[in-house]
Amino acid sequence: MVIFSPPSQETHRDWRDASAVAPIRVLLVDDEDNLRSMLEAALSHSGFDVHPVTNGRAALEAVPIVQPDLIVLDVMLPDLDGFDVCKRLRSSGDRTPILFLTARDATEDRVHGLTLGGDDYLIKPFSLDELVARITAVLRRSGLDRTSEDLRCADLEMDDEAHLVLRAGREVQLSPTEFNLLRYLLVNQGRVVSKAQILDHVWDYDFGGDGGVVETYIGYLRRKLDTSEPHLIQTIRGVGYTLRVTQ
Amino acid sequence: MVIFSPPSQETHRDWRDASAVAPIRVLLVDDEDNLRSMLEAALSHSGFDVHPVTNGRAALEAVPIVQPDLIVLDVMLPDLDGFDVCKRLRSSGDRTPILFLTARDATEDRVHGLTLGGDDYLIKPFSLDELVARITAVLRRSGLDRTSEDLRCADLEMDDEAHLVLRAGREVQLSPTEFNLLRYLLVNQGRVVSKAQILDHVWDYDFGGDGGVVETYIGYLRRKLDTSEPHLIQTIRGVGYTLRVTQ
DNA sequence: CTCAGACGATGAGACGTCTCGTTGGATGGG
DNA sequence: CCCATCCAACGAGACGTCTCATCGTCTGAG
Repeated sequence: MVIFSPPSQETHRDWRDASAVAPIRVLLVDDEDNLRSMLEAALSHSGFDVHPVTNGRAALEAVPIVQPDLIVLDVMLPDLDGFDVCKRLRSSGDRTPILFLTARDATEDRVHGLTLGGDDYLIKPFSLDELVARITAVLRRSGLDRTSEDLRCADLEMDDEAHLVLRAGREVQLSPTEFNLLRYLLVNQGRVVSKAQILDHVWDYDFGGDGGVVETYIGYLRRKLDTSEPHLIQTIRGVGYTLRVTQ
Repeated sequence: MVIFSPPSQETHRDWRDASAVAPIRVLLVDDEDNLRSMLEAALSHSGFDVHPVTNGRAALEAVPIVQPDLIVLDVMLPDLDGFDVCKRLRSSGDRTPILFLTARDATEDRVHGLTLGGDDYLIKPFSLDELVARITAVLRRSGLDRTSEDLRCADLEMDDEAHLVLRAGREVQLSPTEFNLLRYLLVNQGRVVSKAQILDHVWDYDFGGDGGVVETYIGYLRRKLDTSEPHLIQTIRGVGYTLRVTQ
């Protein structure tokens, strides 16, 4: 989500222009059909060149052919598990950064130590925004980053890396969900986003609740950082929410 | 609606000329005969090259042949449901953007996650204008857009994405219905549209009421944004309404 | 010119929906 | 164990939508 510049008022620059110059290749390894096709859609829509495979052996074969810039690798696989895939790659001299996907259970401890090599992991279920943010972070550490421009709107600033939010120069403390919601609004500032869109991007992909949560969290954000004029978070009744300065 | 340039005062350029250059192919999948033929008529009149089929299996067969730029896909189908069709397409590597049509009931939660890959959904019943607007939005996100020129008439401007309307530079707050009505008038500016046409395009396709609502909403629009000279919303008695600058 | 009938503008009101705050309970981390 | 966080449930109130009734205006026939 953070990979493309927020559209400005006058020039709606298309992020595809930038990614078309140097499309980043991602090898996606996951055996769950639903999740894989969802991730494939989300990532390719975010400008990545996605190559999906369904098991560890296919992944090992694909790496030298695809030559991905990054591998998104589910730990639980039918044949080799994710760590085996990683081990074999590393021992063959491959240094491609890996983002592991893991369930919140026993294997969780085994991922510790991974972040040392620039790799990272994500616990299922996660939100799509979170995935893209992690991918961007991994790529940045590998030097493949497209400069993460800092998000801002009027006197509201967000530093993603430092997880810091400033309103009129004063720091505002946000919970993780609040932070993700604000980031999504900032990325899409000037555009109206529906509650369904917000749920899809900010909440975990298997979240079952309805749009009521979104209203609650919009409320939290307003109370924490939209108390002073001008009010940035606008409600478009019957349509959704948007972040913009009122005229 | 937004896909073709609004006809200017002097040259009433026919939108079919433009769409003939690169007709956008739409695969329309719906088993309800009435709705399907209504949508087919509306979409082809809007300049799309429509290919209608009545079930999921036919849709899967048609995709490689028709090679549509977009699929309008009813979720409720006699054989495979819309999500199955989507899943099979995606796992076969097809990335054609999809606009789902779904009823406001049980299946509603299952659309969760759809807005991620640039896909979208529309809850039945909807208005034809809404459908075309969503199609345009999906195409824009997929990069197939013909530049969405912003709608304007004299000092009246509309930004569809931001759901923003300016009159003489000042922001005007419109409800969803008011906004849709104004968009329809703007798209057809310089042309007289009857109350029946307005009902057909702006209100849901199963709306039962009469033209009285249109008069009411024209009134709302006039009060909100046509208070100053020149008056843009003209009444043509016995015929309908039109948006134009009086000379 | 007058009048009747058709058409349109406008306001009040009923009804449903959306929004937003609060509360309390569930969950997971320290 | 306690605490922060997160989410569901609820109610009050605001807003949006539609119908209805009234009043004004235009038109054409006699």
